Amino acid sequence: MHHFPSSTYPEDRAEHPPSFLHDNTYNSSTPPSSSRSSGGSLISMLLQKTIESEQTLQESSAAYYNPEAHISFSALTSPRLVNHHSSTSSKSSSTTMEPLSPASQASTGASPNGAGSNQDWTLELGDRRQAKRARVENIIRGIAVSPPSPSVHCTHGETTPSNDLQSETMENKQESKRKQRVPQHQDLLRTGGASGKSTDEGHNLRKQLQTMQRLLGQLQARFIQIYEYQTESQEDVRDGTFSTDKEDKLLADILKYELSRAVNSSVDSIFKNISHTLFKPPQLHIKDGGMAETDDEPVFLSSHEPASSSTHVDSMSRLPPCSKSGMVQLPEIQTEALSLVVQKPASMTHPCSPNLTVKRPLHFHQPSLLYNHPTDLHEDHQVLDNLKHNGFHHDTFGGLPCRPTTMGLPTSEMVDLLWDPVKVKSKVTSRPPRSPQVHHPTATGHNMLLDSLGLPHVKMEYGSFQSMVKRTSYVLNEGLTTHHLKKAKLMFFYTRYPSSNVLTAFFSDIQLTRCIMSQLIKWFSNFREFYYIQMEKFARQARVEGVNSVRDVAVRRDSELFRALNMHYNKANDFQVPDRFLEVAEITLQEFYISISLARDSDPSWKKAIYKVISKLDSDVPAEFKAPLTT
DNA sequence: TGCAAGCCTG
DNA sequence: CAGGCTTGCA
Repeated sequence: MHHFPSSTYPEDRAEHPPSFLHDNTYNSSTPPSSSRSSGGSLISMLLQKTIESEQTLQESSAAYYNPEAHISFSALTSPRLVNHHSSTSSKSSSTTMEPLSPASQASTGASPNGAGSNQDWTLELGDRRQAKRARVENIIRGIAVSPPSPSVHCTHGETTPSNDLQSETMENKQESKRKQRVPQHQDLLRTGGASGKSTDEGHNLRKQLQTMQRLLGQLQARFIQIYEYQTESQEDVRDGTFSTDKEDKLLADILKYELSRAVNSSVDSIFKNISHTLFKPPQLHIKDGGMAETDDEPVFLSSHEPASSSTHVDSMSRLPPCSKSGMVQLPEIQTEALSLVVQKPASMTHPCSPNLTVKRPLHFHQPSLLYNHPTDLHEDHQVLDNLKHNGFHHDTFGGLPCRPTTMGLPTSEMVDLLWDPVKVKSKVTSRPPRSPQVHHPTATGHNMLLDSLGLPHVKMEYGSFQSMVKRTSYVLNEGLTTHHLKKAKLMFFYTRYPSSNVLTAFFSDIQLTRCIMSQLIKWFSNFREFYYIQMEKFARQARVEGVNSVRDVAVRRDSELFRALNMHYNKANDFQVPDRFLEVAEITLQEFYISISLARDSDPSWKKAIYKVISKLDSDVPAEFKAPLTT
C-alpha cells in the first residue's frame, strides 16, 4: 500500500471513474503547442477514421456524440477553453465527475446539447456554422496547399504543413520547434533517396508522399468535422460570447501542430518500417495467426503477437523483459507503425514495445480506438512497404530498430511514461537502479554528517578551500563547493523552504554574497522541483495502479518514492533520513493524490496550494549542520 | 517596475 | 544543476 510496485497497467480505464478528468488533465498540462508528445495518435486515428470516414460523415449527428469525438476533441481543447468553461461553471461538484470541459462532456455523452434540443439548436446555428466551416476550410486549405511535396529538393520549411499559417504565429517558440521536426524527416527522406538509385526511389518516394497527402486530406476532413462539433459546443456553452478570431487562430495553431505531428509520425513509421525490413531475420514472415503471409505483413503479425500471448494485462512485470516465449525473436524490430496499424490494449503491455511512448497518448485519449481494428489498411501499409525497397543503407538507420529511450525501462518507468510524457526526460534519467538497501541504521550525528561531507572526491580542493573562502571575491561556483551542495541536499530533508536567515546561519563558512545566496536559493528551488516532480509522478502512478483512497497513500523507507528521493538528496546513502521527512513526503504525496483525484490539476497553478501546505512543514535544521565543513 | 518563485530547457 | 524566461505580487 505504501509503495507502488508499478507492475500493472490500467487496461481498463473504467476502473477509474474520473478517468476523463485525467484525459483533461493531460491536455491541460500538455497543451497542443507542446512539442514533446510526438505521438502518432492523430495519424492513427486518421487511419481508423479513414476506414469509417464515409459512414461517419453520413451519420454526422451520431458521430458528434461518438466517444471517439471526445478523443479528437480533447486534442482540440486548449487549456484556455477548459479554464473558461470550468470558471464559468460556478457550482463546485461534490464529486469529481463534473465535466470540466466540452471534451469531458463529449466523453461522457452528457453533452448539454443532448437529444431534445439538438435539432432546433442546429438549425439556429446553421448559418453560423456555415461561416465557421468556411473559415476552417480556408485554414485547412492553407495547410493543404503546401503538403509534403513529392519533390525531394525541398528545403527546410518548404514542406512544413501550412507555412503561411506558421509564419503567422512564429512568435510562438513551440511553433518554431514544431516546425523543425518535420523537415528532419524529410531530410532523412532526402538522404535516403540520394543514397539509392534515383529513379525508382524517386518514384517510390513520390508514391509515399502522395499517399501521405491523401491521408492528410482525410485528416483535414476529420478536423473539420471535429471542429464543427467543438464550435457547436462552444457556442452553446458560451451563448453568444464566441470569440471567432481567437478560435480561428487557436484552431489554426492546433491544426498545424497536429498535422505536423501526423506527418511526422507517419514518416517516422515509414522509416521504422524500412529498418524493420532491413533488419528482419529471414524467418520472420512465418508466424501464427496467418496474418503474415508475405513479407509485407510482418507488422501486423508482430503487433498482434504480444496480444495473443498475454491475455490479461494484469502484470507487466511478469512478462519477459524484451521478448515473448517461443515467438520469433522480433528483436525490437517491431518498431513499426503500431500506431498506424493496430491499436490493441495488449500491445501496450509488452514491456518491449518500442512504440510505447508513441502510443501512449492515443491510448489515453482514444480508448475507443483501442478496440478498433483496421480492416482496410492494406493500401496504406503497402505504401510503407514500398519504402522498404528504396535502397536505404543500414547506416542511415543505425539504431532505429531499438529505441534506447524506452527499451530497457522497468515497468514502473513505463507506467510513468504512459502518464506523463512531458516529464519523460527527468524520469528516464533520474531514476537509476539502486540496491534495495536504503536507510542507514546508524543514528544521525555530528561526526557522521561531517564524515559524509568529507568525501574523497572533493578532498583535493578541500584543503585549499579554506583559504579560498577567506578571500572575498568569489564567483559563484568557486565559492560553493560540492560539499556545500551535499550539505544543502541533506538540509533539504529538514527544510524545503529555507529562509535566507537559515541559509546564512548554516553556510556561515562561506561569505554569502548576494550571488551565492541566490545560488543557494536556486539549489533549493531545484531540490523542490525534483521533489514535487517525484510526488506528482508517484501520485499519478498510485491512481493508475488503482489506489482508491488517500489513506492508502503512504511513504515509507522501502517505498519507491523514498528511494528516488534518497537517491537524489542522499546519494551516498550515508545519512539517516529523519522520520519527519517521510511524514512530510507522505503528506505531499497525499496532497498530490487528492488534487489529482479532484481534477484540480486542470488549473495551471494547481500546485501552488500544495506548495503552501508543504512550506509549513519545515523543521529546524539540526545545529550540527552549522559546523563548518572542514571541522 | 522590480523582485522572487516557478517553469522550461539543455 | 544552471541559465533564461515567465508569472505573480507589491
